[in-house]
Amino acid sequence: MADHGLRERKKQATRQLISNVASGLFIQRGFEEVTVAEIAEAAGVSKMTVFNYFPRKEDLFLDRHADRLAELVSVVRSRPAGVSPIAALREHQHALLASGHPLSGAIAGGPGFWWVLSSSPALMARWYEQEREIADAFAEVFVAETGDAFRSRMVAGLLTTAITSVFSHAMGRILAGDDVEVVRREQVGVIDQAFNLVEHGVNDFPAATG
Amino acid sequence: MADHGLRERKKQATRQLISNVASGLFIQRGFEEVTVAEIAEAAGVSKMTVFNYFPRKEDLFLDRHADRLAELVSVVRSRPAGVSPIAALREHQHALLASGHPLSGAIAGGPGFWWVLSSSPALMARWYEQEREIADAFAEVFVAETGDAFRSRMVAGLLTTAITSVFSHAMGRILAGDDVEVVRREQVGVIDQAFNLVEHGVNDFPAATG
DNA sequence: GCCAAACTTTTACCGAGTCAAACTTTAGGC
DNA sequence: GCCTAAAGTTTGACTCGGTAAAAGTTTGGC
Repeated sequence: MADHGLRERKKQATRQLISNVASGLFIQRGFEEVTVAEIAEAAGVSKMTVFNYFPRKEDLFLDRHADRLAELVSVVRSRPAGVSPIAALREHQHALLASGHPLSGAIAGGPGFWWVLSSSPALMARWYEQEREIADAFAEVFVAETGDAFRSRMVAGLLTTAITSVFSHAMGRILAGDDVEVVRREQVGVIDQAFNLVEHGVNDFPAATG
Repeated sequence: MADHGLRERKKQATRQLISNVASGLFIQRGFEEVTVAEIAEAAGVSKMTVFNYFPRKEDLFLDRHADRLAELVSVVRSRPAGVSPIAALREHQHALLASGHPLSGAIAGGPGFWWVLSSSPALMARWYEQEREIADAFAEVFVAETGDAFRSRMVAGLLTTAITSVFSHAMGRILAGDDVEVVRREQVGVIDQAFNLVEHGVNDFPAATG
């Protein structure tokens, strides 16, 4: 029952192979146009095995979610004393952007990814569900800290809104054809704008139409 | 091509019949345990007809969404001059609660509804998708007013977070068995707490763990 | 080398959703 | 009141995602 036996390595290799083959096909032809049976065949494996590793078809494409979730929760839960969740997440977003991480939203190499994502309703639905999971995870951390269930849920929701709005703003611009470097530079201000709204409120929003 | 011919009335009657039959079955036995074929048979109609009126199975249960969306958008778009979107929506939520509207979250007659909703992942996913549609609709209104795409999206997201958090808080309590009248009374404060957070920010959130 | 556990494959199945063609009902001109 | 055309419904066959169970194959421990 060793964690690094031949068995375990083979499993991870198979999992990675399936994921790679699937992503390749999705980016070539789109999510809905590729069937699971086809992926299985292309990966030299049976359909059941695919579902063994990835419970839903959408997870074949959005398989980094678990890592992202864990990282975000860790940023909030393990923040230094005296640092608010807002400040911790704000810094984290800046760091992601600076390091060119795909999840910063503004990074090359991924226009294909966003095309696939945005052109499949099923994939978008799962994406939103994952955002909800992030909000729930934040809420859990805050409840443990404060004991206030409703306020925790609200704050978790507001923070998640900031993170996802920042992300999808960049994604939208890149899909619209904006230059990746320009988007990337301007994301710094976008991140601050988002977290400022959460931190200080929407006081100055125009009161009426016109 | 009259809007009120026999044809149109029959269509609406059929639609309502299917929806009623479906909701009844769902509440009796749960969403996943009822098949579309079964609903069709119970309504004396073919499976294709069901999908004619309701493109997805989930829409059979969540068929009030279009109305809810239109109402919320109208509240924001047609608010009186000098009233902020936050104030308009805050008042609207109070009004829904006072009038005993199901969408206020705290109303009797609907524990069955929430049980069905919360016990089906597919239904919850669609529910979240509808919340996203609300946020998108708000954003569209704000973009038309202000021209600032990112800020509009952010504010729309924050407001939607308030609305949905208020709702799901009530739903959670009622599902947990709390007395409906108690929940209802306390919702007034919950609504204000939610919109206060959006309006004035999360300044005073505890900075660190402990 | 052998046994047992873990992993994979096979086969069969179910339910959601689509498509096209046949069929029935209604609207509206004559 | 008919007759036709369009709108709505049904039928039947099909695709695809996903599950279940059982048989087959590989791996680890002894």
